[in-house]
Amino acid sequence: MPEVLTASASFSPLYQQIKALILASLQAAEWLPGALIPSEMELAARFSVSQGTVRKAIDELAAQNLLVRRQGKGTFVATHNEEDRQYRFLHLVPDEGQKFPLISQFLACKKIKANTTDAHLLKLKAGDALIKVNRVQSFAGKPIVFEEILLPATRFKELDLTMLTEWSGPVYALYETRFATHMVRAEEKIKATAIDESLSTYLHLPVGHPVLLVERLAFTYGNKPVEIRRARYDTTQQHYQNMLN
Amino acid sequence: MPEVLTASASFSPLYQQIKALILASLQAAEWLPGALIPSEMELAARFSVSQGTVRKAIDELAAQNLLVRRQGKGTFVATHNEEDRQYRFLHLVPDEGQKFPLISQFLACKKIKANTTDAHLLKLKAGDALIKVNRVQSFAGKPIVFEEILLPATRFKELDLTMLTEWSGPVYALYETRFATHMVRAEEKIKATAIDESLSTYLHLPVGHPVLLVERLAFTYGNKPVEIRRARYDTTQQHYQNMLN
DNA sequence: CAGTGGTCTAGACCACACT
DNA sequence: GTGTGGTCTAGACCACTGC
Repeated sequence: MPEVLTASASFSPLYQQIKALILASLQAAEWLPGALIPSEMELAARFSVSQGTVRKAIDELAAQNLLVRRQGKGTFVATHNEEDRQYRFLHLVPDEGQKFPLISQFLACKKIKANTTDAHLLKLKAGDALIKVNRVQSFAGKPIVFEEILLPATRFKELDLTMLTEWSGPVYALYETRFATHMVRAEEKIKATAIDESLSTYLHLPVGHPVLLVERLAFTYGNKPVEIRRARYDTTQQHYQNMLN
Repeated sequence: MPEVLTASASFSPLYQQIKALILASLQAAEWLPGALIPSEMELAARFSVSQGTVRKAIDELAAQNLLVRRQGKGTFVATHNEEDRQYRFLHLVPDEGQKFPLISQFLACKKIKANTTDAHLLKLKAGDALIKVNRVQSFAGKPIVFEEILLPATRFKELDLTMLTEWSGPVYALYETRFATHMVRAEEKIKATAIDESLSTYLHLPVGHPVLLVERLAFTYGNKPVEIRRARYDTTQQHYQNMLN
């Protein structure tokens, strides 16, 4: 019987408690994204449970994409700094042909004050400082996506246009390496809207043309919301893809 | 060592083989949707493996929503004939307030011939007979969704407007009870489009108004595509919701 | 080779549902 | 109480990785 645990915890399966402990270590940045965590045997010893119990805890964390298991190597903290994980949150695919890489162009990065809606989404107070980033993503010269990104200024203080421009790779990888913030999950709300005048210029589409409005709220560890992203997708030759299970 | 299995199967983990066997029983309709399957102990005996191995197989099938475990009761075949599973594939939610029930009105149900696109999606030949169903779904008198549903006529032969009208409940539940066809998963492609004249009447929106076009391809057991659904969602006061993990 | 995760087993006990 | 799935353990062996 593992004393350390039974002492403090109210009843729940042992592996759930282990899961919570590992989660706490992730949240406390004890192991950074991409890093190797201790082996199942070591964790079992540390928590005074059997390997099978640790295994079940890790299984669930791996199923939630928080950990990645690699046979023969070990278990690693999930990261957005890897090939296969790059487009985990981007569901836009071309109607015909392969999934292509989009070229990013950052347009602006300013400090603004949060309105009530955005403050509420990010669990801040209205008027709190935010950083607003605008970018366009294109393929073969044709702009496809226009995005507005909103971030709490406290966490992303040093972010500026230079840093964004010099970064090659996904924005979520930048958040990880420069702001110790790993995105765990996101919620998206999708609508069809008509494009307005200012967006018309960016996306090279006539005013009133239908575009997909994708509002995303992204969360780090502990269900903490840290990014709002409002994007317009030109779905003339591509579409938003979703798998239902 | 389980002889029955090692004899025929090429190498793969035992629990994967068990999984395949259970899947085969599902596909062969040995156990119908909603039915209780044999207990883990019985299956373990039947396949000459340990309970733990059957358990792991069932775990994965439950994770894919093919089976449902109920502690103290047993394991059941997943079905669309149940409260919590009703809206498994409908991601439309109101911007404000609770998820509300939509009222279905079926407009038509005719036999047509498949064009090349639809034939290809359903893995049929161009010209093969399809059944085309049209319906509108409304809330508080306001039409929200217009759908066109395409089904292979062979599998859904007896389907007609009367059957649809008299059925209360999800269409996928009708497929199960009347056509022994359980929908396992689906793929959706989403675009923003302008509404045309005919749809304008159904959705009570001006011509050219942006709507969400949702094209769904739904599959039964064995990855067999059996339904195409092309829907238009009025996203003025509701949105398509998606969770990214 | 040693160390990692992956599979499989057997047995004990717990939590829950029905009767 | 009996039977179901759910948890936990301990130990054996396999498959993969890298030294």
